[in-house]
Amino acid sequence: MSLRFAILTALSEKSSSGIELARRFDRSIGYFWPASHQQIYRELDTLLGDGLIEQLDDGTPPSRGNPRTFRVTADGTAALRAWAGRLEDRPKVRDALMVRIRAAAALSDVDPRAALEHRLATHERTLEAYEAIDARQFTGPLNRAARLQRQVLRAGIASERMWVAWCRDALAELDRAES
Amino acid sequence: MSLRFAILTALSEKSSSGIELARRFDRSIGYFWPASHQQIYRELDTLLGDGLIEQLDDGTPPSRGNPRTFRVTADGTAALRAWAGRLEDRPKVRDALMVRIRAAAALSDVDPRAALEHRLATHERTLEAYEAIDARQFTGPLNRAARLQRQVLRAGIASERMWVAWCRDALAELDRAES
DNA sequence: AGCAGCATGTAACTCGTTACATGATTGA
DNA sequence: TCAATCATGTAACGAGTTACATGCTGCT
Repeated sequence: MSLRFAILTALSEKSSSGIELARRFDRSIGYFWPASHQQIYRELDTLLGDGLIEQLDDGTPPSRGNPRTFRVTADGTAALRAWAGRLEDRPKVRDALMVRIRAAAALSDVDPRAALEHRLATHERTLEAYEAIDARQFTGPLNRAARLQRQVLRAGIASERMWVAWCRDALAELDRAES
Repeated sequence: MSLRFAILTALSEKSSSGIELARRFDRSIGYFWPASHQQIYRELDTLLGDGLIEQLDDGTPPSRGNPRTFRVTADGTAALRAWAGRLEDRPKVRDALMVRIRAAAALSDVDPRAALEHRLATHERTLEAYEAIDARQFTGPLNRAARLQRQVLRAGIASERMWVAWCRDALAELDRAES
């Protein structure tokens, strides 16, 4: 249900074609709402059907250098505005690593170290990437929109930092326990 | 794919009936792998079919005071052990609040404050609950299993703390921007 | 001429959610 | 005895994933 609004948000920032959207999802919105191009095309169709977006139509069929471009309609903006103000439950956490550690607790011959190290490495990489974006995109005085976008990025950074710290802590705890 | 192993883990800790499992998921494993009773019953059937669990059968049909009880088989333990050691990708984040904030960045008349305050309140509540569990369940010297379980709980605590801090930070930033 | 990759999809599947059903049993 | 709730499900739906298909176009 949020994918449509993620797309409306992305299109509000800039009218785009399907692939452009898919690529922008990979780079920015997708950090907290990932979506494949298949999903995006499907949702674009239903958004068109609902009149929340429209096609900048030049009559010619879409092709390589001439992709379909979509723009948010007034209805679309209204729908996004209404949705953005609503309250929702927090997203549910589903983390298989925690299940694995519980499994290791139940099965004395399972060692979760490799899983932890693997996870630690991914968080370190992601943290670095986020910090690079932060340093590159948010320098100097920021307007309201940039400050809000930055706040979202800061959630990602805080989350990655916390996971890096937790993974290290858990590994240290395992080492301590062994000796 | 992880639900089956979450169930195997729970049953490894203690053989149980369907509802008992559902309740234990609500209290502990469900914090990082939630599951409804419908899901659990469905998965129990397929686990039975795969021979990874078995029914402690007393012949009588299941009823109020006499529920079906399930136990992990040797195959089930082996499957869990094999799965627990595998490496996996990190779980994908999908957080509509971040989409809402991006929407607020794109639409100048959307105020994300209420959504942030609501979210902050839920994280404060959850943090309190986790800390209470930590204080109650993990006192004194701990064996390996308890230490691992505690580490999982500490991930939850660290995560809630980080969200509480981030929500407060974001709200403060909004206040600062206004004046 | 041929291949990489652009742009757009379709189809099938998995997993989770929502809503409802049913018989048994305990407690007021 | 009547409501609550225990214990176990079924059915339909929704969202996301995986795998594959197709036509076009610029590059070599």
